[in-house]
Amino acid sequence: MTFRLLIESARKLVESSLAAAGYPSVAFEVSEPPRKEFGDLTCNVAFQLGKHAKKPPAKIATELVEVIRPMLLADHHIKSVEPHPAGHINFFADHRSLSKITLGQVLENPGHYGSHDSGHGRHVVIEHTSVNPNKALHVGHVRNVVLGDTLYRMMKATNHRVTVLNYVDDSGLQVADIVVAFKYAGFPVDGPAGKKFDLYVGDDVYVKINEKYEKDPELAEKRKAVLREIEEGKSDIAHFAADVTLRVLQEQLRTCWRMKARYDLLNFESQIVTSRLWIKAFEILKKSKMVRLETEGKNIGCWVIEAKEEEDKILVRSDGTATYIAKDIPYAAWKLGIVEDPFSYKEFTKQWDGSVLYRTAPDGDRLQEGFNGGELVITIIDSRQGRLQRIISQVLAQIGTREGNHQYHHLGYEAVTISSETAKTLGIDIGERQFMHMSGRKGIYVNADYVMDTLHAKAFEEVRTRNPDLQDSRLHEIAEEIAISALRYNMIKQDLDKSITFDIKESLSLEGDTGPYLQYAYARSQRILEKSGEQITSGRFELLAHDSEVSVIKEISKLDLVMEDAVKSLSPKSLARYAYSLATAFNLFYEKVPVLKEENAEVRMARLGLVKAFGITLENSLKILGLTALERM
RNA sequence: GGGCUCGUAGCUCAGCAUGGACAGAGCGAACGCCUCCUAAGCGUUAGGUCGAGGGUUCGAAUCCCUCCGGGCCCGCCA
Repeated sequence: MTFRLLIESARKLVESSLAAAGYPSVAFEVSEPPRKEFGDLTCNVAFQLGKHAKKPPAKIATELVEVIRPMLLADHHIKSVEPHPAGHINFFADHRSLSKITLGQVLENPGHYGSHDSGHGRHVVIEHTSVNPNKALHVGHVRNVVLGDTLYRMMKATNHRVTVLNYVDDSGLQVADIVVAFKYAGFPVDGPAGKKFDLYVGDDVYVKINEKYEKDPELAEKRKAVLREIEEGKSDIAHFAADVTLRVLQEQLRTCWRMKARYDLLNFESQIVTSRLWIKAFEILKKSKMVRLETEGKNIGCWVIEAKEEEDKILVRSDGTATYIAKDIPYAAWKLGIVEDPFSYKEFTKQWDGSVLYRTAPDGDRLQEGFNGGELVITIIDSRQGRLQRIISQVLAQIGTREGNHQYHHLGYEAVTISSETAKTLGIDIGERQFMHMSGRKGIYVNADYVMDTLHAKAFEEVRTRNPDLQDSRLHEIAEEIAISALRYNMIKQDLDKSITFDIKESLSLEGDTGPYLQYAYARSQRILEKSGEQITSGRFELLAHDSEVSVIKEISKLDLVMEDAVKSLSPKSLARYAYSLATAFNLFYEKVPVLKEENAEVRMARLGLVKAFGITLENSLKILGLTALERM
């Protein structure tokens, strides 16, 4: 919290110095300098003024500093200010006051530190996961789940009302595929004992039936009839399809829950179809003149929509059926609350965090306050869908304008591919290429549970050697938390527009810039507190003046700024990087400065306060990232 | 062909929105540090024409243009 105050102080000082020195008011920036000799903050105002004033920046900086110096007497946060020969104005914070205020704030309200009210209760709808219910999750899906869930946690922590949706395409061709396999190709409905059902369906049914299609075109033909029955929803085939879909979905959810994700609503495509949502949306589109019936050209007889700088997109085929995008537009409109909510809902299950997961259902209840109507709607799908999503955004921006400030946002991210080494372990040689794309249909992918299991096994061995006194059951609990944190952090730490080349061996690293590194720093801090036997609520924090103490405190004081920025730019990565630098600062302090061995009682207590405040700050950050802060590991 | 996107150390990546001071991490390599709060840690060394070229600017990894290289998307499929 206090870093923000520091920046504001510097801004004000510069602002008033401009007027006092007779300079015009210009835009300038106060930021952190690249090295600590340059102080805690730096300002570029002299460069900005230099452009117009025809004076060297260094001279302006010196002038302004002369004006600012006397003002410092009245400022609690900044101790001194220096002009740099290059032209920067550098501010040095009063570290004693920074320590005192920052640690005081954290310890006063531990659970709340880092929460921030930038949301003002605004309703945000987030859709993520949305894996077709005919296979198990692979590491590509994991990126989606972790990204979505972290975003949910960030929004939640900044006072947004968040609804998390998971779209279930229960009436698509992929579902028809597995029904054909079970009903017409003799695949047993129950897989081998002990194998997760989603994994069985994905590997042993979906992949194999697709291989069979190549040799048996008649079998492939059966899909169309099955698909029609599924869409109509009445026949035995349709019921069978619904049962199988549900079984797969249950298993997929178990994987997601294992990663600490949670949802509010499962939105079934079949319900969108039967709700006739499309008809309503189509009326709106027709009224707004955004669609037209083609009377000539290659799209004759189709309803098309004009997209900016794109070819026209077909919404309704010449045979009267709706296309894929024609399902997505009304669904997006529903999310924004532009169309009336046609769904009925019922409880699906209780989740690991105690919350209820609902589903759309034909025999459910109508709701007063729905899951839809977000002022901000975020749809998380990989960037291959970017083109289509852009059209959807454009359409909704046009029909949505009269509805206020509701905004549809596609959050895209690059795909996860597998490294050549990892491909080899799957029995695939990709030759010269460095990576390859995954394919559920071909069975080329790395399974999410497999990664977690492998991580778990490795972590288990590590924890056991370090904690021989703990029971196996406890060791497994810890190992699982480490595995999840390694995976989640790995998926979130890099930029969304960078593809991840997944390598199983590399992903097993528990050292360096990883989730376990963060947990380790936390565990270290907790052991100090535990061994001290003290309950720390206050202290003479102004005694903390060691470099490594100050840098931990500075990191602590930045959490709210980081959160605000991360939420504004929908960038979970920023928070991950922050947690890492916070942990690094603490590890440095841990090496350099003794706490329990310190003989001066007041200094010892102050340091314990620092350790505690660090623990709180890191724990709160980890919680938002979906990583568990471990007392021991 | 058109559109989107990436290119920074051997490898994986921060930094780029809002240009500013000798370009930062992790892994890997070599060498150190546990009679001291968990060595999943910390340190030292080696490693960079920030893809190339041009432009704008007092100043460019960052902005603009061109080019090169990788990836993705462009169906009356979903």
